[in-house]
Amino acid sequence: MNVRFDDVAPLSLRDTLDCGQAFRWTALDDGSFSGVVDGRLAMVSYDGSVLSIETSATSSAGEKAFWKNYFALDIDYSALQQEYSADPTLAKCVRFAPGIRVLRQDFYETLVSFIISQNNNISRIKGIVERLCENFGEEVGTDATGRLVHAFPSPAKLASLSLEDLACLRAGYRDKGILDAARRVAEGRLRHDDLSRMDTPSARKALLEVYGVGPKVADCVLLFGLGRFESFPVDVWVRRAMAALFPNGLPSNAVSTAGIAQQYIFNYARTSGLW
DNA sequence: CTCCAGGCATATT
DNA sequence: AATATGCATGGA
Repeated sequence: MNVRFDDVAPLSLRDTLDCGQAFRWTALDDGSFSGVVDGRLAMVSYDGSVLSIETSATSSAGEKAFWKNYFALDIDYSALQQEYSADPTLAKCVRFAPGIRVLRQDFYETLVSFIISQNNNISRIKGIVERLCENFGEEVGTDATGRLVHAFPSPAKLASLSLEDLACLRAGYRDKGILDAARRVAEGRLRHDDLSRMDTPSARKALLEVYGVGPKVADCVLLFGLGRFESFPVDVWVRRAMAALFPNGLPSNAVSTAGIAQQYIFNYARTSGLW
């Protein structure tokens, strides 16, 4: 079925889907993106105003609500950008990636993906995640190029595997973390519902118990997988960007209270050669 | 060849 | 509490 949102702005699919917050989207030649989200195969295109999503989901009213939530279309990014632009450096960040948005992604997929991201680069992270899905995820259909596509494997499936089973991922030492995260989720020892009810420091503490999850990964999961925009702590990569961007310290108005500002800062810093 | 990638666990001080 | 080191893999 097709889901359509009118008058969506600002938005850049490339900055949003290919900036390192999600790892299952691939750009097509015409600027649209093909990806798998929560067991759906999706093709997304955007013409500067209309956001159109062709999804393999077999209809239902919930589908539109799902994508509205995924792209955080309830958040007024235009207003956020105005707010951030009051600070001259953040204004540069906004200008650098004016169409970036923070996606609301599945908690468990985000957790496993960012465990894989440890001391790793985006292209290889994508490769490992792809092999993870190909080998252990359910088939969800064929994409635009006719390739068979798989969903992200369930916690139960991954929890049933051994480290030897994961060797095909070529994930290196991150395999132990993948298994620990899957087992905790599968056994109900790490539940999205529980984390949602906790305040951010408590949720963060719970995430840090997972093997392979440190401050950086925990913060990424809080932001991308648990929607903790508000009291999101300044994490490792932002501190690094900060040192370059804000030698005299953090401007008081934005970053400590909004994850999106961190995305702006990161993308600005990453691609402008500041660090 | 070396260096490093959106770090973390562990050992050492 | 703070700092140092090894780590799997692959691209630059």
